[in-house]
Amino acid sequence: MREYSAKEIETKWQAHWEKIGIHQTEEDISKPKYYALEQFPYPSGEGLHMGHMRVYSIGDVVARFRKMNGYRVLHVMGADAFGLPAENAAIQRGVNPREWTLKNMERIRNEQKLIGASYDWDRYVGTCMPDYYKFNQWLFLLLYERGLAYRKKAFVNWCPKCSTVLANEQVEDGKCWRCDSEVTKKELEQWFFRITDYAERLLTGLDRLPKWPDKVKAMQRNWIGKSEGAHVVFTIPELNEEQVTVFTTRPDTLYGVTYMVLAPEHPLVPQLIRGKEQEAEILQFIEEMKKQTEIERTSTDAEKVGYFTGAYAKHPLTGEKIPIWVANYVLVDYGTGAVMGVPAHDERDFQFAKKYHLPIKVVIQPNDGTLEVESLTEAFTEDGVLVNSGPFDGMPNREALKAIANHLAEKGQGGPTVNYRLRDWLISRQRYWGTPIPIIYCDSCGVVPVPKEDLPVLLPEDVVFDGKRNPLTTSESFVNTTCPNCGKQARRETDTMDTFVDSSWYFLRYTDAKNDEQPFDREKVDKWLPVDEYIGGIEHAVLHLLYSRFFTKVLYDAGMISVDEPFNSLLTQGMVLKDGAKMSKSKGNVVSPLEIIDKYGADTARLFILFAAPPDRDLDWNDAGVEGSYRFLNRVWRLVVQNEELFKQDIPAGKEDKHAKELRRLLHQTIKKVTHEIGERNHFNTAISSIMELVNGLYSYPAEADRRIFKEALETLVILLAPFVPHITEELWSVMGKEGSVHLASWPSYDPEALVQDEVEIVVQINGKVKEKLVVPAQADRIEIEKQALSQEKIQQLITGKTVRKVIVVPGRLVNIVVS
RNA sequence: GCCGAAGUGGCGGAAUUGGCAGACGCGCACGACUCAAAAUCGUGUUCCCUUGUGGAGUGUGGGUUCGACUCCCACCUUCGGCACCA
Repeated sequence: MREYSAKEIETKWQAHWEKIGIHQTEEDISKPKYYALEQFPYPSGEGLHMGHMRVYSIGDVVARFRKMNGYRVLHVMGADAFGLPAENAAIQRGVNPREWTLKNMERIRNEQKLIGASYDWDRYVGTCMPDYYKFNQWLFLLLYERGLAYRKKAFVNWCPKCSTVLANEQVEDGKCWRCDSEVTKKELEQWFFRITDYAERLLTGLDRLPKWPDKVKAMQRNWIGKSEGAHVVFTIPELNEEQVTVFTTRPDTLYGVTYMVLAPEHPLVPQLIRGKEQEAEILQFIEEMKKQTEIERTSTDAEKVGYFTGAYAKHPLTGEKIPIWVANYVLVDYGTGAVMGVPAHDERDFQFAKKYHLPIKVVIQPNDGTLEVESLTEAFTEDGVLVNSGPFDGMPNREALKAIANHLAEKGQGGPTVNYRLRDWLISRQRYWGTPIPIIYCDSCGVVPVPKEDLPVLLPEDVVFDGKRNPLTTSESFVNTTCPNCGKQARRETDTMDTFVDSSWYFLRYTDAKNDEQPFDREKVDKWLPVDEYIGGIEHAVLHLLYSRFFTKVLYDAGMISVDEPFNSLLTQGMVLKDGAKMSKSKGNVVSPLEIIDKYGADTARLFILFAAPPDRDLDWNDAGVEGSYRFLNRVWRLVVQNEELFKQDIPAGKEDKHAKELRRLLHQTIKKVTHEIGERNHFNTAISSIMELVNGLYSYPAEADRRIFKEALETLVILLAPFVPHITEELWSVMGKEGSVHLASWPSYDPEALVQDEVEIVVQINGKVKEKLVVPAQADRIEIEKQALSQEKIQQLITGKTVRKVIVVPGRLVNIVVS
């Protein structure tokens, strides 16, 4: 008998599939569409790792399953090819970033092919290619035209190690997301995308995504950070009635304000302290604050430090003199960078007021008691009724929230407002290996966008990588240009775009990957969007997934696409662990997919990964488990090969005996289960386990029983397994003498009739404990079942001398006899 | 502190609508085959005990119900995210 030789089979079929173009995208629009997408990889120098193997295995099952179910499927791959490592390799080893990247792309593509996934490689997209980044620039200009790309001077996150700025989303815990260095603040003039314009839509859009994990939606909601409240305008008499606006979520406590605090970076601070005795002290404090890292500055247990500026504001409603302070706990980039201090009703303000002996004024009384300022040990932040609040006295505070905000609006002193934590997306990067921002600076005309017909602005080759400056600034041929407006000498913008721009629309490009005129054709993109299943890591919950949603909404507004949410369903796959820890070089617990493929074949690797855990859970790599998967495939192999003779003949319909009937039932049960688990639940592990049960059933099927159903079951088995293990099933398909590819076979449907049983086992419980089992005809009614259950000898013994209070009968399942 | 997810055998995990807890796989034990081993095939495998018509059991404690891994209340633990956010 022929042995199962994974390597031989896999090589053979991969070559064959490529030759016949089996994975080319089907454009037949009479079929329903299905867009299965896995996050494309960054082509690092490391090649493929187990995490990649896992996403691609999942995505391939989804794509193949849909194709066999009659969908036209878009399943594609690309490379997220711009990024820092290429440039660092240039600095450290003097290699050309483009060549380095292209080599890695080639390598990872070859490794991806070994997995046997059904990608249409004709639509491959590499973001570092001019024909792709040209449209990054095109889209930048689109955003610019729409007022969504702008330049401003701001305190931005600076990573000293990467020597570039970072977006807020790319700072995790005060550290650079890529290199873990502590991020500092720098005041620079940079390009931003106005994602805050879309804050509300990005938030409400989440409600229309029922097939996204709650976790991811919660993280995005959290990040957007909507909070409803009011602006309150205070005036400063000594500064010629200059206004300071504060943001508060508690306008109901406005009468309890006893001081005001500005962030150290607040633009009014220098004017407020000018000439005051504390000026020098406060200036020094501000300098200290600027030097602090994000972590030091924002950690919860940092001591609250503040200074009185010597200046006063005027309360908008009472006209009281409110002392103005400067303190570290107020952040310049949240709200208005200024807060009102209500120590009686805010925990932070309370602590600050205690420390600096500021007055405390109670303006809300609890419904069930009275607060005395003298005995207050903490702020009262619950609901209650207003006191000491002029015309609002006696009003429940919930009502007062609105009433006072509206009152402010009427007086022109502020009013209701909504604040978001989300900041605009800083996209400038002071690095070479990215998309050049298509902007020219002209002394006469100012900021001039590069005309679309002049795109792409190509990355120059004559640059110096010394790790000291942005390499683009060293290219004379790049920097020096002429103004598209007036033709005079001008300079190019030397910053490149954040690589997250590249990945914010690549899924649209796949639908029309070779379009030279525009990013994509509307008709083509509408044929495929939205992505039906998007599979990737949770690490992009806020970054890539938020940016992509933003881009999609902008393009929708621009009339370029018909959907405003890109990903209908999101599957976040868990990590691949080894011995309970993330695989890493430093821990020495890395298992390479290539080693496993080499030893057992891609089919075994895929099967193990899909079987060991549901896709959204972490997966602990287990060598013995891999052996088990390999063993299973061998079992399947032998089952078919040993019965090869069956397929060389027509088997006459025999009489269907008990075994045959049982096998038919098992087969159809398996079809039903596998179809449901893949199609409705993405639970590949349970789909596989039910296929294993079918195989066990086939092994115990008696040799003398009906061969016809046995043969049918073998054929169906191979089809059911095809999405998981494409190579071995294709080989077995040909062993069975089938024409064409198993991957073009139709997915089987189950016959409900076959599932019907003549007899069913019923559990008999007494007070909920199983005491006996009995077999009854499937169509037996309640009365019949109850009668039978009660007549069982064992049951009779157990209920003798007791009172039967009640008998519950669930046909097809159980009888519960309640006795006392 | 706020938000989210998860706690089930020695291990990975299953139980779709409230109805036999532990499917399937790993590991382990025993048996068959073999001179022997590997491979393969078969049997068993939640725990406890006084070993049987026995008891307990899905993080803990309560509750609803004839019946709870599943629903409700209160907690504990672990993981993830956010956090001096006004």
